[in-house]
Amino acid sequence: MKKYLKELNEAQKAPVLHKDGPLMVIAGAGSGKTRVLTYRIAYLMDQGVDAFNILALTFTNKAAREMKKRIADIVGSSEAKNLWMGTFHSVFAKLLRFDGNKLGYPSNFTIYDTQDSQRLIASIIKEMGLDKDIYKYKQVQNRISSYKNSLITVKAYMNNPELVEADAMAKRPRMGEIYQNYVDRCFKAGAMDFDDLLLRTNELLTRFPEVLAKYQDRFRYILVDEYQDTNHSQYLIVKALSDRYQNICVVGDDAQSIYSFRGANIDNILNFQRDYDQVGMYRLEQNYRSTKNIVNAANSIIAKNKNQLEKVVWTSNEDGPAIKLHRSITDAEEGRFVAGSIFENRMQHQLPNGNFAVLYRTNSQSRAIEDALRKRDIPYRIYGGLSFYQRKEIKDILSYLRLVINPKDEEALKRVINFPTRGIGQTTVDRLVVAANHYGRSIFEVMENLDKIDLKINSGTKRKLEDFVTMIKSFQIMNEGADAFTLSEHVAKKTGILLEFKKDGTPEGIAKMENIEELLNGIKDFVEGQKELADATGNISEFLEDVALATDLDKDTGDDDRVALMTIHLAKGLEFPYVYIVGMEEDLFPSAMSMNTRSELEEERRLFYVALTRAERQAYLTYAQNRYRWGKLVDAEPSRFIEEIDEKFLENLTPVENYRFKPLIDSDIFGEVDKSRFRQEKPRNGAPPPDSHRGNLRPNEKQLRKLRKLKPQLATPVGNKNAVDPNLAEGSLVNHTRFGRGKVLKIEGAGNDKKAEIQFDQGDVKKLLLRFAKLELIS
DNA sequence: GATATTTGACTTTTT
DNA sequence: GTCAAATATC
Repeated sequence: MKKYLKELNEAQKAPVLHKDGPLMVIAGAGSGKTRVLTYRIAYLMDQGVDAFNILALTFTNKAAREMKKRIADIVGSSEAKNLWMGTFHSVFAKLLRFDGNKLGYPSNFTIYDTQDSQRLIASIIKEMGLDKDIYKYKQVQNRISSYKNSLITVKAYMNNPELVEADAMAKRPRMGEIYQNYVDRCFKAGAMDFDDLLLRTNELLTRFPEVLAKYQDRFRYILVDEYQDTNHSQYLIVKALSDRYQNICVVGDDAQSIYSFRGANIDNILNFQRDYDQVGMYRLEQNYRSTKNIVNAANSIIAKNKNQLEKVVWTSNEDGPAIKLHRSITDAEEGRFVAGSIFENRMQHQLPNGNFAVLYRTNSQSRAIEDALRKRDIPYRIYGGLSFYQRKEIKDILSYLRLVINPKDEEALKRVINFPTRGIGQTTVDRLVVAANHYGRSIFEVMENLDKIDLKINSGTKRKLEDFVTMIKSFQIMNEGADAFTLSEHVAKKTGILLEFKKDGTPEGIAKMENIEELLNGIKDFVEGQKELADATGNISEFLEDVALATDLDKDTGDDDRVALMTIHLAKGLEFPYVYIVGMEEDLFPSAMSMNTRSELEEERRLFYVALTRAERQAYLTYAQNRYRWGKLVDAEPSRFIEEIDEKFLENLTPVENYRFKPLIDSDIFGEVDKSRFRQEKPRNGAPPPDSHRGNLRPNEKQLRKLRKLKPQLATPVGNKNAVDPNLAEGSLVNHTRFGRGKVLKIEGAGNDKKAEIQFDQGDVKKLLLRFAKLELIS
């Protein structure tokens, strides 16, 4: 028996030892799903399966990297290196660079991000002379994306009267044409968007049986993590590749399916047993992560969903403290509560910042939390949102680099052709685009052949265009010999971007320059890292691929100790001892956009389930009664999800009876405020406030600020219950909930600042504030 | 064609 | 309250 198998319980061991043939593992939250996947791969390799024949698809590249490292520890790194492991997008991008030429794509194709796609769609809409208020580029992009995820090509769309009619009904009869133009333009630019990486893989495997056979034979064992979040396109790829050997292992949890908005189809997991013969079914139901309180509370929530696979998650962990519920007046105060609570918990339990996470439904909620943490000097890191690589100055540099690799890249070219300004204006670009479309060539090709084409461009502008082409070509020549860092640094200087921000001199300009420097440093690190890999060259194209497909979690350095701020979606798969779920309000969570159908609401509920099950020891739920949204202060009411948790798992830190507004409102500072806005209770789904209220929104916020100054913290302080035991003295033996048994060495301070220095049996000496430390006096 | 000023969209989640 | 795009003006 292999040593590592002893680290598994019986339920976990069964799927690891499962021989050939399809198997599905339904894994409850915190039940050791990653461990099963990791050990199964290691075990397969132990049994003589060649790493070259294993394909593992994970949800983030970070997860893949960590799993690979763990496997390397078990079977040796030289073998583990040969595993194909990564996200669907990165694995199949790699595959398409090998075989995409069969579909007419160059191996150096660009990957368009969402922003690139949207810009292209916006310009197509404009070129077609359509009304941009009816054809909103974001909606159009969304629609095209969902066609692609369902494998509906332009042709399939045109042949499907239902779809055509649906768009016609939505007053967008020319959707099909836009779709067609978009696909053509991407192809002509040598570019694939995110959805293409899957769609084109499908096309490749369907149209070229010999390619399919090659990869079927190569990937004899396929493992898919987070199977509940695969879309139709991904489903078909997995189905096709596993068709020959049927060695397919999928792992997932239907209760954690939260990506239907990007086409994830929960039926993939619900129907797995129908899709394959003789499926081995395994369930992991023991939770090792969280306390009983958290597990049971989460169960009580998810039980409200009708559509789910049967499964009972349980834990043998201790009960743990109740989930704490906190109400505040505004989102700013919510932030202050969270920051204060983190501060206190950190001190009380002597914890690092990395033990805390703040989770929210929308990225825009991070600001209030950030402000509060910054004021308390609590280091934090925001994941997601507008990522570093999406900032204007970074995308500008990256666009130049993209052009070097693939000069046909239209979106990159349009971005930088006149930045920094070099006298090539909108009119000129428009003419180039028209010419490019007319000749069926890329803009860059048109620019290379200006003298052969009759364009209404004057000679001065022509020379500027030629200069631009010459510059890009000089970069290309340099790229043949230089590594990514040398080239990027050269580009940043030579194009004048660095100078542009330098002479700008404003704080924003300086910040942008620093960002560019950070990018260059990042590229340098990347090059150093690549040099250690056998099959990598440190070329800029490798870096660009990395950037295009990196998730925000991927670039986590992990070496600094910070509080994590992220959306619940991003938190999937992670765990933290302390978790704050903020903005527990109707219309925010559940989101106003997702309450139209039962299934949408159920997905929001699953999202809440995911959020709560991230917590190991303690979960907090917070909500505000007023919140800034769209730059305005709006009323909010508590989320229905709060009521759905069984009361016995909750502790209300701000019960209504202790929460008195009236005396404050009646005081002079409020003048003629409409007091009805401060009522405690508001009927759900009540009529919207009359118009006269709207004008009052801003003044009220000013008054609320005054109120805050007068009474900064209405919340009851944490730790009231931990009254200091008067019998505690030097030499006492005590028990601590976290550190175990210990002996008091010294007592210092008085009152609220009374501290004890304790030698714990586990070895550490810690100084604890008695006001907070949960100490039990033994003798 | 470049620059300064104004408008307007945005806030559901992401590879 | 933020940002990029659209418009007005030189």
